[in-house]
Amino acid sequence: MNHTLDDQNMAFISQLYPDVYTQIVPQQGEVKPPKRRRKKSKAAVASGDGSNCLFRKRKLTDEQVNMLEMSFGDEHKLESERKDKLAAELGLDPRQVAVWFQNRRARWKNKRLEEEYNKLKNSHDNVVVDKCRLESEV
DNA sequence: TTGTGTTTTACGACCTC
DNA sequence: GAGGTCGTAAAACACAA
Repeated sequence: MNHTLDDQNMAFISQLYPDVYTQIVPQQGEVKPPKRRRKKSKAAVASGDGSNCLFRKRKLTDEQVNMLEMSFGDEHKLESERKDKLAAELGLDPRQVAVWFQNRRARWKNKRLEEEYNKLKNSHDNVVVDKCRLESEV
């Protein structure tokens, strides 16, 4: 079993982020959630085998998301040093931080495209209205 | 409840530098 | 090779019926 965090890190996180710690460390009698989710392999899909369903997705805490948002606000790109630092601060796997930034950039891009689309649509609508007005004048 | 749509986390494939 | 985008799977969540 390869855990993301060793005991020393756990102790550190438990001090800094009690909420995070309680989320990471399973309660008594609770099944310890897996480090990373499954994605059915093509072979598993083909065979219909669900036995490799070892991973379960876990939502990040509000605090973790806030910190990530602040960091994203500073800089959209993520150098490895910054990634490792953030991961250590938040008690996350650096891979999770990288994935979060990837997804965040994708959402940011979608939002920006939507805004551009709305701008273009508005100016197009205005042109159409103008055209109609001019035609009626003529 | 539960069926359904949306959001969030995670990954594989491919690309760029 | 590390880190990017893109497309998508699947868990988590919201909420009407």
